[in-house]
Amino acid sequence: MSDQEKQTEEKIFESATEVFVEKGMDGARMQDIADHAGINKALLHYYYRTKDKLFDAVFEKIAEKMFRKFAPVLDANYTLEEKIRFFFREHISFLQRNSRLPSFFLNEINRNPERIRKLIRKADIDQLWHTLEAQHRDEFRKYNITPEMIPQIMTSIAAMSVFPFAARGIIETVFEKMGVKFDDYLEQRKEFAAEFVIRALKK
Amino acid sequence: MSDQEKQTEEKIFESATEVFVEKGMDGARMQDIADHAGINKALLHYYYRTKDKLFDAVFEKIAEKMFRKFAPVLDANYTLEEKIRFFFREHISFLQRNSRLPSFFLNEINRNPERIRKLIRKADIDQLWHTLEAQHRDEFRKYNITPEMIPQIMTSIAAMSVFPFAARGIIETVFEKMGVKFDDYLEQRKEFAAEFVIRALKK
DNA sequence: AAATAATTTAACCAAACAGTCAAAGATATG
DNA sequence: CATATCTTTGACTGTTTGGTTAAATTATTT
Repeated sequence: MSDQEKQTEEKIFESATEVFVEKGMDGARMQDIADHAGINKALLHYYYRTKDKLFDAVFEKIAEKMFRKFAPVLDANYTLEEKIRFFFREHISFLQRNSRLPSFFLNEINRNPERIRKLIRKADIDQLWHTLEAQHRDEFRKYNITPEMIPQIMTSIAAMSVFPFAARGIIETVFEKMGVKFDDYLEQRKEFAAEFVIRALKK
Repeated sequence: MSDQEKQTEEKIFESATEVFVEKGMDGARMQDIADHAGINKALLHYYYRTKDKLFDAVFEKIAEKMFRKFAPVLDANYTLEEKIRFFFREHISFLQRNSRLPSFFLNEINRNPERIRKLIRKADIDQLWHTLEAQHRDEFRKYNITPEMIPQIMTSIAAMSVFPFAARGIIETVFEKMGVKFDDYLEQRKEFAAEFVIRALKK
């Protein structure tokens, strides 16, 4: 693959990512992506034969990037509380830099659930879970965390981090009326979310 | 307005709601809505001149329905803890019956933030907030809740309730692999979320 | 430098789309 | 029952869309 080709392909991929994330699969236009990349539509179809294939490539890359942020949580050298603090700090920081991703991602998955099946099969999510459980068995007992509570806790942690971005449109507008700056709120949230969850877990 | 006309208009409105919520503004087709209502496209345009006008009508109605669920929280006869329990029980129950609403709603707002501005102006959200603060001033002091924490707490409560629905596609798929039933999880969540938040608020 | 292969383009196509229109059917009004 | 008004339809239009094609340009190989 020549440098020129790689450059063009990369330019296309970046442009496609931008347009898809902003407009969604249905709202995105191939012409828009081509314009954005400074090429014409035929060349776009030359590199990625169809809109679907291009979208799939973009979507998979984004998913991979998002899930990668979860990996360090599996490091056995941290306590549960340290992991929670680490997760919120890192995950919210990542989303600050990619603030439209959650809304885009969640929506496209709900619109076509088949998409996530492939990704989850590849990421071995349940495996990941068993690792975590083994690492913190003692702590779970200390906190009185039973297996039935796991799904509740997992989704609560994800919710605390992702929701402000998924609902950014509403939240930002309400904050405006209350005189609160969304950016300040996010900075504050890294710590707040962690302590909130840790307190909730304690008896 | 004759009965026949009302019936047709209602049928159109219901069909439009279904199709818009399922496919989103961009993904929805006027032909689809017409088919769904058992009429032809010309009649659809006779009642609602454009797709945009039809969408606006549907969207406003949905928003009104969602925000109405927050109203009982303003009843002064409940303590803060009672309100939290009440909110999760009622709000999650509502979303169980309208499980696609959050994803649709959040996405369309992020896609076009101007939409929410109108609604929030009408709903007087900040007013609503001051009422709440006045009702629970003593309890806030007891919990050591400072004004800066309010936005964090508000969004956390919303997140706990709305996120499982907004991220339903992923959550349900992960649960499948873990052998957890989403419906059971939701039933459990009404109580879990309330106690989780209440514990988190306590020092 | 000639031949071959890869890249890029302008012009084009068929399908899908939101929206229109004239006229037919139904319903109410005098 | 005749006239006016409201409702519904089938057929149509102009535009936008994803995708194609054949030919031109550029890069690579021999």
